[in-house]
Amino acid sequence: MHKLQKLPRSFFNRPTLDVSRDMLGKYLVCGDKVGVINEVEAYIGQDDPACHAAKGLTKRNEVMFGPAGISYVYMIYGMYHCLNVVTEEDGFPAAVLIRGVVMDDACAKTDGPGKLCRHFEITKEHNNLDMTADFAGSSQGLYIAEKAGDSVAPEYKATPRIGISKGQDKLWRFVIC
DNA sequence: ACCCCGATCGTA
DNA sequence: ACGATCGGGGTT
Repeated sequence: MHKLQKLPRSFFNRPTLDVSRDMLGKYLVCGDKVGVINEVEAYIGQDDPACHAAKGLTKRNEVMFGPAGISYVYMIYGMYHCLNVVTEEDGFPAAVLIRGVVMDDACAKTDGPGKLCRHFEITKEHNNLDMTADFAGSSQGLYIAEKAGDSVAPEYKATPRIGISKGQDKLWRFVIC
């Protein structure tokens, strides 16, 4: 049984599409809950009309403009939260939305960004947390990990993103087949 | 102060 | 197909 290793900032400080694909098969850890990520979406910069940062910096999206490896959690439709991980270099607004994970017991409860956050009890309290292992002082319960020795990348497909009204032309949703 | 809209989900 | 439900952000 290999141990889970928290991913470093360098994993997230890369082109967002690369990070998105590479996040498939990784482990989302929140407290004592763990799930394997099987569905993500990329939101990339001010030229992506579906990106929250498309119209510039606001109080809500400010963490997207910061360094990679930071959590971006926001409320949607007044009743759900969505969890993202910020990507790319400091100053460039982009993130990966985690849309689904699979768990040993509770897959049906984690197959959507809102349901996933509800089951993991992720709220705006989890916004702007350092999810990486770069610094000893940053260690806390919300992070992405890989299993030591896991080398084969899972098969995946790319599709348009879900629930958006602009930017449907981009195939920036990635799902494990 | 007001209005519109949204990276969703459960129910019909 | 539709309603629930409310915060963010732009406009008056």
